Amino acid sequence: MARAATTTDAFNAVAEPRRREILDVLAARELSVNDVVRLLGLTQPQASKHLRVLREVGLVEVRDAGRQRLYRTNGHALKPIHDWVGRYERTWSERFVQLDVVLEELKDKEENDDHRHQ
Amino acid sequence: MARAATTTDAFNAVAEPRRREILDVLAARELSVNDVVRLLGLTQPQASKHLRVLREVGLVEVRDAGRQRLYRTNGHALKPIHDWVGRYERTWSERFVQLDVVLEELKDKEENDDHRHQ
DNA sequence: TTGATATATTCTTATATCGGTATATTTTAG
DNA sequence: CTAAAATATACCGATATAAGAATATATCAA
Repeated sequence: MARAATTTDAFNAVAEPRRREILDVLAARELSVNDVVRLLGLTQPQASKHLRVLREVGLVEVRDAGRQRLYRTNGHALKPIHDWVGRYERTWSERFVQLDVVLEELKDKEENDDHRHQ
Repeated sequence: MARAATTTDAFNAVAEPRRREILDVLAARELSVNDVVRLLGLTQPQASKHLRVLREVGLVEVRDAGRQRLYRTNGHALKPIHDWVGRYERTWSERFVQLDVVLEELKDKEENDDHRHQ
């Protein structure tokens, strides 16, 4: 069996660098397919196909405007990725190191208080 | 041309659900290959091969222990993903909405202060 | 040394994927 | 109505992939 279909989840959809680029330019503002083509130097079918994948996993939304189709990023669909990766944030984030220090201090303080009350 | 090699970056490595599972069990504690096999119901070669991919992008680290090899997650390698996805956090996070409110209030307050001082 | 245990690698096979080219579909303009 | 513009789709070829089975490698135990 080969890799799972990219059309099934956001993790696979954003594994492709071009699709991340597309999301980035569409995050700033709504763009037509040809705008994306020009901005990123893609061929038109390339853009349409990547946009289709992104649409199928909910990462972009479309709006018809005459003979154009205007796409925009739906960042909300990235939340599952953020949530999963966020569980590992402790590993690198200085904030969590600070938090650990504070929690440790609080714990020590409580222990001292308990001791005094005995 | 086909998809870029999974061995080249973290985005592709975690696109595979099994590999995310492996990272999750290895995040709690160091495990041997066979521990992973048993915990996740994989075949042994499956585990070894996924672990190799994860190792090549720096998502896990290994330590020799006799005839076992003990793996553990290196969450730090997920930071690029967190950083990229984090740019979209504003889209869904209530925290940012609150932050915007606070910043707006501060701004108003400063303007009033300036006005008083003139 | 020999056998058993733990892990890694090789080879095969089926399939998904991506880019490219050509074409279909829809909508607007003249 | 016809042509052009904008987009989507179909088809093809090349390749990366993932699973499975068999095998290689390394280490420990008797």
